[in-house]
Amino acid sequence: MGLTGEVVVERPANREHGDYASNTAMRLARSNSRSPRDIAELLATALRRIDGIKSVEIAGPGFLNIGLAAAAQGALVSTIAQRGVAYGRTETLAGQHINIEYVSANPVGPVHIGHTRWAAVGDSLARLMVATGATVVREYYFNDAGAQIDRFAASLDAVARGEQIPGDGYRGGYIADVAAEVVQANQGLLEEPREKALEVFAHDGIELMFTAIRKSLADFGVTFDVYFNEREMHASGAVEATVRKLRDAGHVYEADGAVWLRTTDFGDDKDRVIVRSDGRPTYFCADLAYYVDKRERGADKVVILLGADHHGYIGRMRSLVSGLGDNPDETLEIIIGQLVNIRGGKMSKRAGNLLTLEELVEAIGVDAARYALVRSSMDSTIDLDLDLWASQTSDNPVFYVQYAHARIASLLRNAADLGHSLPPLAGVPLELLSQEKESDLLGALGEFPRILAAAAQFRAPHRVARYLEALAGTYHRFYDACRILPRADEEPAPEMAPRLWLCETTRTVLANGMGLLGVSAPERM
RNA sequence: GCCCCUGUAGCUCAGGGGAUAGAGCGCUACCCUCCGGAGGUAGAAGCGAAGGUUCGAAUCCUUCCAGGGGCACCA
Repeated sequence: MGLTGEVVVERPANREHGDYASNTAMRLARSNSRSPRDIAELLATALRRIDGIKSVEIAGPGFLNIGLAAAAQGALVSTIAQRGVAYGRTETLAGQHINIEYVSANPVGPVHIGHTRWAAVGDSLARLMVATGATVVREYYFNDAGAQIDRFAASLDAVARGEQIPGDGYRGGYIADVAAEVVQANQGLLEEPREKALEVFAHDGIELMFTAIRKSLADFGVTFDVYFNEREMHASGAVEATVRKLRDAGHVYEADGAVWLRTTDFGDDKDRVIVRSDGRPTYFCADLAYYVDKRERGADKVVILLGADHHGYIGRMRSLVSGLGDNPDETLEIIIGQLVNIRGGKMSKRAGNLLTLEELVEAIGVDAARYALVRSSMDSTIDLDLDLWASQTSDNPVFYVQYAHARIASLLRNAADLGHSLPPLAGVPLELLSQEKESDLLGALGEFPRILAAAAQFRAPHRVARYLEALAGTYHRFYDACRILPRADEEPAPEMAPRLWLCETTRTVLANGMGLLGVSAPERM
């Protein structure tokens, strides 16, 4: 037709606008300098010739409203049934090698609520990226040396000796537990010189802490492909090598005894120190080397999830990437997410009473915790109402979704008990799925692959949760309008088999979606 | 002072340029001949403010107001 431009087809909000609708004619009008109505006429004529399209109407300024034949709609059931757990997967991110880093809590304390959000979101995002065809490495970066660790060891040491914890130390309740365990495992430790004791506290304390962290995360359904230790990178000379590379590129200068990176050349608001005046590299310097390492390991996109309190990190990091000769728009993606509040109280790692991952799970369970943390846009601060998420009522969104799944599972069990197990799909008259609520449900199921693709592309796993809530609602409305199993003294209706299959495919989509969020899909509740 | 995020129904939040702005909870009135009522139907109720771009703006731009988070030779 001689037209160029992007084509967008979507489910219209209003059923009167057909099964699918497109604004293509309006989008194309400007670039092709023809009127929207003319283009719409051309497209409509072509579309009407396609098998399975029942009607094409032009509405308003140039919308195309497309109606599908019942058989074409029902065919979706076959598609979903055949693809099963793979339904929804696409290749939209195929070919991309993504390294995604999240949580990265140092082993000086338990995983707190802020980290927990990134555990839930990062894990779901990684699953989405895999489901859309990307090659993904999930990564956890940690440091077990340095000032933070010294304070940790000093805190353990002080508690073990019954002394007061230093002002800049850690004072959570776990400190006493860890200290006791270290002392238990090292008889006579407190009689050793303090230097020696601190070393043991640091080494053993970190090991205990990190084991506990990994267990908490694993119980939460979150594991990583790589646990990356910063210290090893210093030891291998990778940090020095990166400094040399930047120096050779002319981005480095010395002032006040320290080595500075001229990040202002790349838009940062001030230059940054990479080697302190005492000769020790800064954390930022290690981050440079770490980025290089990820790239050398094959990542063409380095994704990092961070809390809002780290947003100042973006400018620095982008400057660095530019200094190394990469284009940060292409290879670096720092996702900043907002923080989590529990009933108004805010979390601080140094403060004694913080809510940990384990405490959260204990209060509301893994499913509710993961769902609650992944259901909101990362740009939104979450105010977590523990009472709501602990409740077993439909106030609780995760229950609403899980209930729909359990209800279907129950229905299919009942059907089997009545001798109506799912029949082979080949002989099922799927074209009978032509009622409004059936059509609505089919339309919703058909959207799933697009939802996943968009959620992965926009790094927005919450879209999956919102979709599942909408799908659960659509199913309940179908269920309310369409009787499936025969009543006591009735024969099965011809619609029974296709409806059973419609239920089964809905169950599949709900389960696939919940799987991407790390939430269980219960057979009964 | 500068930077980032947010402001949508009474509450918690969706809505990444399209048609009459949605969901859950809460409220009001219904559906118990209903396979899981942990469900469904109907109703009241909303884009912080002002400009601008566009055929079309909750969405993009500017300013202002309000809330949150940052601005280290800490991590």
